[in-house]
Amino acid sequence: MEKKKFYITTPIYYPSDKLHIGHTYCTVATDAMARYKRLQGYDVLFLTGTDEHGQKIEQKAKEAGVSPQAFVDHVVTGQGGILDLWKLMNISNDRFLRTTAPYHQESVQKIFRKMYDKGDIYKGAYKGLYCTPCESFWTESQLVDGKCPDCGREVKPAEEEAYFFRLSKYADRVRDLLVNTDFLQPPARVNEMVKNFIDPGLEDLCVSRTTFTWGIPVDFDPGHVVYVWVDALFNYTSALGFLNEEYSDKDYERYWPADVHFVGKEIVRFHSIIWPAMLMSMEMPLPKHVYGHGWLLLEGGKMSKSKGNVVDPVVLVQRYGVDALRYFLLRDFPFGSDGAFSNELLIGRINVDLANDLGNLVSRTTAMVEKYFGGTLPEGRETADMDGELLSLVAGLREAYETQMEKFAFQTALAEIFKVISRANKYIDETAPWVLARDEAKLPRLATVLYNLLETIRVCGTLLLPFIPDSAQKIFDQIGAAPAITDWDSAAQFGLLPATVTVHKGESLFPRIDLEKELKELDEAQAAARAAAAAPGAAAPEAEAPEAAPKAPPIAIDEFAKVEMTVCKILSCENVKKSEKLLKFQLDDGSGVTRQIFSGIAKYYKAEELVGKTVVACTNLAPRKMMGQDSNGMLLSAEHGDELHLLMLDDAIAAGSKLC
RNA sequence: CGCGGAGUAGAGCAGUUGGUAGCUCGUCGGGCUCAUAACCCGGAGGUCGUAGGUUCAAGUCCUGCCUCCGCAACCA
Repeated sequence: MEKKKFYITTPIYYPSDKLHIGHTYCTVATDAMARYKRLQGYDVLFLTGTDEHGQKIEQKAKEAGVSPQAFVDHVVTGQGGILDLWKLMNISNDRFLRTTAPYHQESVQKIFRKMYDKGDIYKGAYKGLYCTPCESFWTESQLVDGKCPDCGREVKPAEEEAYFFRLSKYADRVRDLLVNTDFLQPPARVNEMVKNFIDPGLEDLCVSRTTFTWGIPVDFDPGHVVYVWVDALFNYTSALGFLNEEYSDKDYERYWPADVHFVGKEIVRFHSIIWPAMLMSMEMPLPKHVYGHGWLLLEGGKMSKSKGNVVDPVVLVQRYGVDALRYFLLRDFPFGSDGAFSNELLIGRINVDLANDLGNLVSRTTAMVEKYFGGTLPEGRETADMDGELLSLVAGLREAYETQMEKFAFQTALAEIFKVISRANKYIDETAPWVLARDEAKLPRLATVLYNLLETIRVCGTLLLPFIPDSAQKIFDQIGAAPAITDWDSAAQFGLLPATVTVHKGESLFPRIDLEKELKELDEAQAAARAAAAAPGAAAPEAEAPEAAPKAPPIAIDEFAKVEMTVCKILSCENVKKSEKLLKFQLDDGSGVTRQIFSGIAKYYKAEELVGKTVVACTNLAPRKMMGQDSNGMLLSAEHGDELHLLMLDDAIAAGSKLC
C-alpha cells in the first residue's frame, strides 16, 4: 500500500531583518511535527520559505544602496542568513520557496488572471492620500503631522486604479468554515476572527499596487504589481508545482490540500479568512487545519527591537547546543498560548530534564553495564514483580504520546516521555543494582534490571527523535540500538535489543550548567551579539541605521533655530478616554491663549501629579490630530530603555520664555 | 459600553462533561552511592483575583466588579 501523505508548512518569513527566536519557535515546532509524521511512516512534505516582495524591502534596499534582489539574497542566502539559521536549527524542510523565484511568479500571474477572468478580481479605485513628488499613497494614520512621512510635503486625497478581490462574496462561507468546523485551531482563535473581522463586515481586498514596483507584475496590466495576499499565500501551492513547471503537477495532486499550516497568531487573520476565500474562488480544496500558535514574551512584553530585548537563537545554540534549545522551546510553552521566555527558564529546563533526568539516566545505565558486565550483558535473566510498573508504563507510552502529538500538544507529549524517564530513575533506586552486583547469584537479576533500563531508554529515545534528533541518535549509539529497532513500530514493543547487547558509554549528552555563572555570561554574550549586529558594516544590507545607532547627521545653526521651544506651565492634564498612552495637556505658553497638546506618556506619569509643573514644548510644530482632537506641539522628554522623563524646569522661569 | 486572553502554594503552569486542589522548579528534612554534587522518599506552603447567585456539592456554571496581557486605535 502506498504511504499516506502529510503536507505541513511554516509561514514564509519576511526577510527585511534578521529572524529571531519567535520565528525559530514556529519553525522548530513545524520541524518536530514533520519529523514525527515521517517517523510514523508518512510521506511528508515540509515547506518553508521567504516572502520577498513589497514596499518595505524596496525601501530598505534603497537605503542600503543595493537592488532589492541583492538585498533579499543577502538576508536569505548570505552568511548567517535564513538558510544558515535553519541549517543550524537542524530543520528538515523538503522545499524552500522564495517568492522571487520565477516559477512562483508564473503561478501567481496565472492565478491572478484566473480570478480576474472569473470576475472575483475586478478593477476599482483605491482611495487614499497621495504625495505627488514621492508618488506614494498613504493612509491617514501613516501621515506625519498631516504630511507625507517621507518628504514632509502636502498630500491630497486621490484615487488610483487598483484591482480588488471580492472577499465579501465569500464571507458567509468563510464564517461557516470557522464556526462549524475545526479548520482553525486552537478554538479560542475562532472568536477573535469572527467577532473582530467577519461580523463587522468584510470589505473587498485591494490586491494590486502601482505605488511600488518590487513585486510580481500583473501581466495583463503593466504598472500594477500583485499585492502581498495573492503573492504570499499561494506560495503553499506553487511549491507543489501548481500552475508552474518547476515541480510536477503530480506533487500538487498528491500533497494538496495541506494537512496543517502552522502560523503565528499575528497572521491568523490572513490564513483563516483571506486564504480560504481565495481558494474558494479558485475552486481549490481548503487546507485541513490552520494552527495559530502563541508568542514568546519577554519579561511581560513582546519582543521588539526598540526595547532591545530580541533574543538571538544563534547565541543560545552556540552555548547549549541545538537540541537543548529545540527541546526547551517545545517543552516549556503550550503551543497555542503565549509563553514567557527567559534565560533562567531555559537553563533550568536543560539542567533538570536533559542533564539530570535523561542524560544522567543514560549515563548511569551504560556505566553500570560497563562496570558490572564489561559492557556486554550476559544471557541469564531473572524477572521480578517490581519490573511490572515500569514495563507497563513503557508499553503505554507510544499511544499516550501519539494522542498528544496529534493535537499538536508538544509540551504534553514530552511530559509523557519524561514521566517514564523519571520512573526509570526511580526503578534504579528500587532495584539497587549496586547491591545485586555484590552477589554472584544475583547477576541474572542484575542483567534483567539493566536490560529493562536500556529498553526504556530505547523507546524514549525513539519518541524523542522528532525533538532532539542528533541527541537521540547519540543515545542509540551508546545503548547499542540499531536503526531497525528505533522506528515507530519498535517504539510499541519491548525486548528488541539483543539479549547480549553491548553498550558504549560516551560523553555526557547534556552537561549540567552552572546557573548563576551562566546567566551572567549569557547576558554579556547576548549584549555583545546585539552590539555586533548593530555595528555599522557588520551585516551590510541589513544594517539599520536609525534604530541601532541614533547618530543624526549634522545640521546648520539656522536649521536648529527653526525649532521654537517654549517654556510652558501645565494648567491642566487629564487622561484621554480609550487611550492607554495619551495625556491631554492645557498649557500656558505665555501667549495668553491656552495651548492644547497631547503626549503619549500616560504610562509614565499620572495626570494629576503634573499640574503646575514647568515644562518645555516645541511650539511651532504643525498641528496634528490625535484621537480626534488637535495637538499643537510636542512636549520634550528624555527616553532611555523603559524609562521616560519629562523635561521639567525650575518653576521660577516664566511661561513663554524661549529656549536658545 | 471596540475585540480577545488571563488572574490557582515563593516562581512557572495543569486542572475535559461541577463531586475530597495537582505538576515542575525552589525550600526544609531523610535515604542511596551506579551516575552529569546527579538519583529516590517525605514535609511545609494555596480561603483557586473579588462580591454575589445556581446546586446536596463550584477552581470548574451564571452575574457584577478589580487587575494584568495582547489586537485595534494611538505614542511627534
